[in-house]
Amino acid sequence: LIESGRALFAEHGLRVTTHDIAAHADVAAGTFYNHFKDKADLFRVITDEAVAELSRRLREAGDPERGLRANVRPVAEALVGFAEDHADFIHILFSREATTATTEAAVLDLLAQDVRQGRAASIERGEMPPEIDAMVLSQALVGMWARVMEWWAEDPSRAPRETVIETLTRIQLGGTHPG
Amino acid sequence: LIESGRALFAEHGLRVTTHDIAAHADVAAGTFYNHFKDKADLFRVITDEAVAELSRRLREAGDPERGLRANVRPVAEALVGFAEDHADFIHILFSREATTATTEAAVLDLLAQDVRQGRAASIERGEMPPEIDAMVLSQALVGMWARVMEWWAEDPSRAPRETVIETLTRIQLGGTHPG
Amino acid sequence: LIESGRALFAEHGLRVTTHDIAAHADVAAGTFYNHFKDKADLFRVITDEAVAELSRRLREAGDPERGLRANVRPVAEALVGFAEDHADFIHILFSREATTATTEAAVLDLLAQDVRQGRAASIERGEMPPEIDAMVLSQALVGMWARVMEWWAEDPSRAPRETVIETLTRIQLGGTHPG
Amino acid sequence: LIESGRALFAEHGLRVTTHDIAAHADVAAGTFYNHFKDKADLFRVITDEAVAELSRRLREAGDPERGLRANVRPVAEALVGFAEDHADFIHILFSREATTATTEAAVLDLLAQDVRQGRAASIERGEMPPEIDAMVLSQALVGMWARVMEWWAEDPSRAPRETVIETLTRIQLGGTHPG
DNA sequence: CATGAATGAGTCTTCATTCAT
DNA sequence: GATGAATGAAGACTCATTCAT
Repeated sequence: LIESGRALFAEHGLRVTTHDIAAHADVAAGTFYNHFKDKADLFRVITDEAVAELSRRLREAGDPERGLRANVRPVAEALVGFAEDHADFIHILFSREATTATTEAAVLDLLAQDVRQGRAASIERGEMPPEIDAMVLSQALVGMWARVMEWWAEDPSRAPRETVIETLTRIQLGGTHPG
Repeated sequence: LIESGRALFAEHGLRVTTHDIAAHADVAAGTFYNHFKDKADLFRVITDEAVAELSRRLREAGDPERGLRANVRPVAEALVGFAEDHADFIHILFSREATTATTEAAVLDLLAQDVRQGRAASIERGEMPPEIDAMVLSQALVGMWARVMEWWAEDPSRAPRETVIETLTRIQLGGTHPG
Repeated sequence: LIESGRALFAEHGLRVTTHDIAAHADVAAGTFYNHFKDKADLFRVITDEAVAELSRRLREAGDPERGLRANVRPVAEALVGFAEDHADFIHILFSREATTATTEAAVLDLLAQDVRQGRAASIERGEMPPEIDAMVLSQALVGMWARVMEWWAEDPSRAPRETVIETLTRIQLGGTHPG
Repeated sequence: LIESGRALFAEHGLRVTTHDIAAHADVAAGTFYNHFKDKADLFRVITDEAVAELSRRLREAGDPERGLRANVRPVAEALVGFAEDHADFIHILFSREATTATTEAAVLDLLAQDVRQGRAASIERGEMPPEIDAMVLSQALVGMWARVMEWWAEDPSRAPRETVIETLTRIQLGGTHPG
């Protein structure tokens, strides 16, 4: 129930007061602390849930059997699907609040796993030029995904679902300035 | 002088107290309000300065005469240079504090201008496939740039300067999963 | 059962929470109030028990038939024995928590009864000089006893049992600075 | 000014609210924290002051040149004088609040210094029988003094000044049950 | 009788902002 | 302009107590 106060975190970040969350859930201020040790505690619970859900979707989307490039579109579709179903989570996951250090790392690792895993194979097959650094690449990918998802989740009427997927896919396969 | 309290915003975001800023600048707490209406006021001043500086560098880096693709590397170099010289600014510009709405838009517009301007020409010349949406593209670009710059500015020893530039360039020209 | 939460009062005074006491007794928080009206109520119950026990021991130790001086050592022995068997009580009885006003008086009366009772006889027999005020004397005695007992009960290895008794006895019979 | 909120500590111990102290001193709640880091901070300041003052008086009262017994009455007079002038301090010094551990030790050491110092000489001269343990003795003395002072400071009309001094002196020189 | 979630008043502490000097 | 003490509205968290089950 109180977890529905996730809406508040999504909108205002960690700045929401415990009183507001409690009020929003129609319980007294003290009740909050019967369920969560801390404001940070609730935040962590919500965050963990979000990470788990996103993780699940990504796992389902990627198929190691397929080549790296073949996975690009399914992953993009998974991300857009996630943004559609859990707009709240998007804001929470990619916000940069003080305590998120751990989460941030978790999310990044999650998103970048596909990249890192694929890299070994790619280098072997000479698919990925060594000039592309794995660390920089994963930062770039996560930044790209996070921003687009946030932007789109904020107001999905900004672009058709398909356009977002298509653009993300093409960027990854051919670059932002394809030649 | 007080603006040197920019260091504090960079490190702690809007959470720094006016007292801390004043102390850091070796003036009394009240003096702050002789120069700035608000804490937000100072933040805006600093932010505007950062936007202006970044804007200047990007303008110098991009040459409309050259083709779009030819501008990719110079722009990447400009960004990395900016991150080198103004690590403070990076954190301030791309943090997502409540009041930054306006700034955020400004920064995005700034970074995306190159994309948008080029798009007209590109379409004309058939360089950019219409499946790539301009709005999604600019969000993706900004997200990518912002995250990589933040990540690198935090600790430049994470990757050699050249590697960052090279990777950013290649991603834009050929994608993250080049075929 | 819950009264075993006496250990908590002994260690932390009235600051222990009703929840802690209930938890320590392996019952639910609400159960506390099925047995006691108040936190103060439980405290009073425990306190009364302690007073009764101390009272019993002192009554057994003192023998009106003997002279006042002859009772000094038995009383000291009784006190030390009490401290040995009920270290918990010592802290509770002589702590100065807000609500203890009543208890405090009871304890003092208890300890001082021997003094007061004896005084009549003493004056008659000219044993006690009138310059020694009965009220001041009983305060002094209780203060002395209470502190020594608390100090010793906290860690009985601080001095051998016999030494405590002997010193207390000698002080009462001959003063702290005997001539 | 706020230190006049010493009266509150004396009456209610550490349980007084910072708001109450501030209100009592006719300042706003926040002002408290411009002068003291903590509630504990103020308590410590007051406590240190009290210890220093008591220490000063005891030093002036005792004269090492005189014999131990000759110092008993002057010390008693000093204590009573202190209780007269600083009734507030008495309650604070001898209360057993959680944080007072350090103070408690300081006070005890202070009061017991006379005992300990004298003991060496006494044993040498065979004045004090070895059956009287120095540790137990100092606890007893401090307990006696503290309680009598507290009791009398609470309401000095309970006994004439002279009676308190006389009784304390006689107890120390000849015991509570003189023979 | 037991339970334990809910309550909400109360407490400490912080901090943006003001203003008399 | 500079100062820095004062302000007081919040906010996080605690805990004695109640009450429906």
